[in-house]
Amino acid sequence: METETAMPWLTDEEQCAWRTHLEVNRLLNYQLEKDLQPFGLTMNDYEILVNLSEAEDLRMRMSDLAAATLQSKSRLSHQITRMENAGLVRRENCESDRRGLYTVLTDYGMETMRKVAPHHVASVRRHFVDLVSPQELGSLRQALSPIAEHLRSQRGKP
Amino acid sequence: METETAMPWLTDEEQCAWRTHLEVNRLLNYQLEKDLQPFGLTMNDYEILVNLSEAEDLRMRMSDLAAATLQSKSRLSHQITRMENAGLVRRENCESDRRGLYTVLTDYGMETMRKVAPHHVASVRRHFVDLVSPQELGSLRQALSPIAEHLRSQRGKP
DNA sequence: CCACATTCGTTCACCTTTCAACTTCTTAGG
DNA sequence: CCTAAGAAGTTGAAAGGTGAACGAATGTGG
Repeated sequence: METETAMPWLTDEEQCAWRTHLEVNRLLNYQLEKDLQPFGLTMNDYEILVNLSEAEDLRMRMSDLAAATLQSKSRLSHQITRMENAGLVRRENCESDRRGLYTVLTDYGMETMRKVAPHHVASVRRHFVDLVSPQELGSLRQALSPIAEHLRSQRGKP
Repeated sequence: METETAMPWLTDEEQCAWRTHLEVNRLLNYQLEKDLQPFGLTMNDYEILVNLSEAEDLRMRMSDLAAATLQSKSRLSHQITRMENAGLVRRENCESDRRGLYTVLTDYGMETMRKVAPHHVASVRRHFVDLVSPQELGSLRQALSPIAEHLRSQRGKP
């Protein structure tokens, strides 16, 4: 059925790599999400907690957080509202720019983070990191890095 | 801030590989989705078209399609309704099992597929395949395969 | 200074996904 | 047979995501 007419098509090798990549992504998201569920968090929640916990003063501007987590401002706004209702974060006004807001990690958010992180990391190990050798993990990173870089530079173009 | 207490944590190498993987996924989905947009298709649409176009008689049972695309039956049902309204597929009764339905690729769906596929493939090349050497692509597949296998086997457990 | 464009974050309307309930049909056990 | 268990798909309500429009604040060039 497949013909080797020209550039546009993928070789079997390429197609296999590509489909595997797609599949791993989807299944991995599914699994990590599931492992986080008992703690009442989504990956999205978790990622925001990570970002805040690593940020200076445990706070970040909305825009920066949106950029860091690659979401639209709108989506982040909803997300933060939910997390605020859950008590994980709180909004705080920014004095230097009165349009701006900080999202601040609450004590409860921090505590949650500390409690959940080990489980999440274990999950990442179980379903990803520990399934490949350190060399393979190195190759993986090496292969993906230029792609990441390319995609970052593509962000928000035509 | 990081301490090297025990197993649970990730080394810098591991963390870097992991975060890169996450980032590539997200940006790649974003980019491919965007490249498909001018044709009025989502990745989800496209994947269903691919599955159907590769299937015997250009048709698949709902359940099989749901399994193949890793979505819930409910989600697929809504999805197919939308695609049916767009004229890309049609539902057809299954004679051997009167509970069952086939999703069938329409002529218009096939035509759309033929028109769009080259662009999508080009997009995959531009943002993924062509950014790494064949060797690296090989390593990538090799690293991801065991993970895919593991995740497949984990599907729908506790 | 003062318009004007821009940035920040929210909101609204609309679309997609999820989850549980439900109908219909099939299959297996007694 | 007949009933109970289960599978195939759909449905509807609630939750989550998207994109455009908006108000408020800031920055900028004349």
